[in-house]
Amino acid sequence: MSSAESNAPVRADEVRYNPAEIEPRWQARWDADPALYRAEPMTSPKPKYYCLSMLPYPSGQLHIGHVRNYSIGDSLARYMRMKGFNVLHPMGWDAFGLPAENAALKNSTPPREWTIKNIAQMKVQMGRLGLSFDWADTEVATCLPEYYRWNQWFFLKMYERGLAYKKSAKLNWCPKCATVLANEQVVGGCCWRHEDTLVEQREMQQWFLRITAYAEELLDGLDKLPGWPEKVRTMQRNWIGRSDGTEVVFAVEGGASATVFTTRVDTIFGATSLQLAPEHALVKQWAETDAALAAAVDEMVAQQQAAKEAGDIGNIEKHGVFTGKHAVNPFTGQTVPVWVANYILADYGTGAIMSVPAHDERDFEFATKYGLPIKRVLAPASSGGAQDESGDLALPYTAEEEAVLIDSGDWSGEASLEAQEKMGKFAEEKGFGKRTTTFRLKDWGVSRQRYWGTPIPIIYCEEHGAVAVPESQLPVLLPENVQITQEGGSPLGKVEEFVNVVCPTCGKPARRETDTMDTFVDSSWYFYRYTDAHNDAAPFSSEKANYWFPIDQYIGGVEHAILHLIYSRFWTKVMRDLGLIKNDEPAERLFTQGMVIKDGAKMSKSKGNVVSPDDMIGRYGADATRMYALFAAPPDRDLEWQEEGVAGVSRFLARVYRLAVKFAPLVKSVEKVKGDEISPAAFAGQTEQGAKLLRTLHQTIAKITEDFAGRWHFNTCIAAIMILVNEVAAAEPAMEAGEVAPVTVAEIFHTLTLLIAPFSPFLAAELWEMLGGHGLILDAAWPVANPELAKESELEIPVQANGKLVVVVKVPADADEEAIKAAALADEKVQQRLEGKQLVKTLVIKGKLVNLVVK
RNA sequence: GCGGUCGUGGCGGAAUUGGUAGACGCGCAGCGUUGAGGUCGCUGUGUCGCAAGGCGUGGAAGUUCGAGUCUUCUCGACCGCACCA
Repeated sequence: MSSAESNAPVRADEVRYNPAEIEPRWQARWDADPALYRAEPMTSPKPKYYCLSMLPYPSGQLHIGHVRNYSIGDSLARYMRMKGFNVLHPMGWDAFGLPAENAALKNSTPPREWTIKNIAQMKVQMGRLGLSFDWADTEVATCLPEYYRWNQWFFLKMYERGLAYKKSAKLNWCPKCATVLANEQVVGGCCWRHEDTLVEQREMQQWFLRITAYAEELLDGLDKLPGWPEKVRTMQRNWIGRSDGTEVVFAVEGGASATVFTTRVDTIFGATSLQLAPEHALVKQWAETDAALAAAVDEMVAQQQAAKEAGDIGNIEKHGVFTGKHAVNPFTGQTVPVWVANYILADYGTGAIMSVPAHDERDFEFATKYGLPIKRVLAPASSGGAQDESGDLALPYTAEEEAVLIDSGDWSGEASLEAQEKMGKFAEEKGFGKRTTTFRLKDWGVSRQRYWGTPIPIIYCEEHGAVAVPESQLPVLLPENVQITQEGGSPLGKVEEFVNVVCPTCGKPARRETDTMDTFVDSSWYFYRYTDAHNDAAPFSSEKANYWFPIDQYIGGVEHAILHLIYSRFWTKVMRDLGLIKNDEPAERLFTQGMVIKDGAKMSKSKGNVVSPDDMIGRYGADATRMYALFAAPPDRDLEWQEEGVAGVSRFLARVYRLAVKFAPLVKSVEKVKGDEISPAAFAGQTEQGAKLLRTLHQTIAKITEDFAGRWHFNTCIAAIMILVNEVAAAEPAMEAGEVAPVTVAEIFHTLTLLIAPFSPFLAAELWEMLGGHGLILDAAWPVANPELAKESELEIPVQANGKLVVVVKVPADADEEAIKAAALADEKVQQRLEGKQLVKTLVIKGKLVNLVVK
């Protein structure tokens, strides 16, 4: 096919679209210019646009989900650039993490070497896809000291401010990872990386980041993110799990007290017992001298554990045991028994509740099982709050909006919601309680007992305890040549020269922290580093970050809705409070693309339904692969990968190529065009065919431009381009015969090339040059739809009878209602339909349709 | 259980505000081109029917001149959360 480039006359039927020849040729030209995709400096008069796709883990192989993600992002970046924006389109590598260690175990390659090699491979794949990333200025690999030293720096800043702290806690432990997991990394009781591996609980000393300090702001901020999918916002809301209620202190016999948390303090007169979590401090204390209680408690802890591991804690059979103790309800002065129950969670609220069987489902179930009294203290407002309500009201009665207190002393007759407020205040005044807010969100445990991560910059001194590594000593370098094992305990602990240091405070021998940071630390702020990736004096320049932030569009998988996206928001708020940035939120708009599935299932090696991007590119080219990824479904939905579909897109591109080759000489002969705007006057006096082509062309421009503005239904954009090309192909004989003005032919091919440029950059570049376009198509201006040229001269008006279609009539575009009505009634079929019937009403929707109401 | 998303041809999917349901592509069928092949071209393709004409957006009802679209109920699929007090 290389002879197609020669000067010999080319017979149209000999020209073949050959992406295997076109794409590498253009890639080589693009690779030769590292500044090609560089953003302009902050002084640029253009408005900025930060287009960000989530960075991949360098597994060594791009998968088809990446192709989809980056096809969306790259099309957007190219489009925005053509629209005249100063576009930042960076890429990097989330390069720390366990797979590198596993690979090291398997084929004794050091994690660093393995990772660097994978990065190189994936970069080649991205290059083949023609992705317009600004590698030279932005590329970040989180496993390099130039990056992770700033993780350490941030950690120290947080430590200074009390946002990083160490405590002993029960933590999620994945036996396969041989490390601790954050709550966010436990999925259905299993490890997020090992879906079949149950997470165990271990008591350990761990570093935590105080994300709960921002719980309220993280929650409230969600309302200010209209550009984020509702689904993600809902998931985050649930995850943060705010719950407003009241803490009430019950005095317990023996001089102790137990604080309960309740959202329904209005039902406190119905509390017939106190229920403590098995791990509650009081229970532990009592168990020391009560062997029977201790045994019962141990059993309950085991049950909770087992249920949690089975991912079935919601359905655990409720068990409890009476402690023999009693407590005093401060509202009633009455004494209630104190129980321990396995359905009370130690780590939520205060680990203690008041049990109100009449108005809580769980309490009801429990009280019924153990024969505890059930006392009603609420009635539906409709019953007037009568004290002697007939009693046939089904219990538990949990409504609060319609409910009125009964049998509740001075509070009887109050509406539930008001009572909650007033009783909370009352408790506060009397000093036995207060209104509080509880969050489900827990602090973020960031210690990992792994090698391939950021060393935590802390030194333990016998005299001074945990001492921060001085900033001047950063980075704490991750040592090379470390023996990786899958046994428990940090691999770094075995590296003497790493562990043994001197205390920065007193200079005496001390030990380094041997845990590394969760890799989600790396990805919590990487997009800031992109703006100033080579800065060795600071994580980034505030000036640059403030220019580029917030991210205008963030694109990635919905699987990060909780983990990465909540940590990133947290990190942004911390950085703002450190004075580094001004924005409160990292990204203005978030787009979560759907999964790519094959044969109805998620791709996985075990199912053998994995599609290889290299294979697709090799067979159909990068343009066809990318375009198919956008064409097969709207980007937010799951996409079923069908190879025949890629072939279809490839056929389409081949048709475009063949037509362009054929008409290139004609297009080039039109001196005026070459990417300049042509005045609409130049198109006056068209043949009907020419006018029709121009009309479709400008309708297509309008459609795609509109879609890029927010709807993002690229599947219909590409469909629209196909319609246009089908029409051009149908007009081929007419164009050959000179029945379409050359200026129109030129306009069509130039514009068509611009329209496909965001989606299939290789072919667009090839055609742009072939057609004599000025400069790089990358920098060409996006076409502007001309409404005059897009306007239909004739409208097709459906005529309905009682809402059912009878016929479609053609009317001039400017026909008024009367004219449309007349045309409809004049139609033969309509007349037939009306025969013998009475026309009750005629509805004419201008430019849309006619509906005849007939009896 | 709670929250969310979604049910349209043989398949992926169109129909943005209620206004011609099935665009575009795949697949399939027929014809053509080619020495042959198909990542080629053309034509057809919701369904019943020879046709005229019916019927059709998971199901039922409602609002409306008109409903895939709005409302209520219901069935199903997928995703997230789940003794959260």
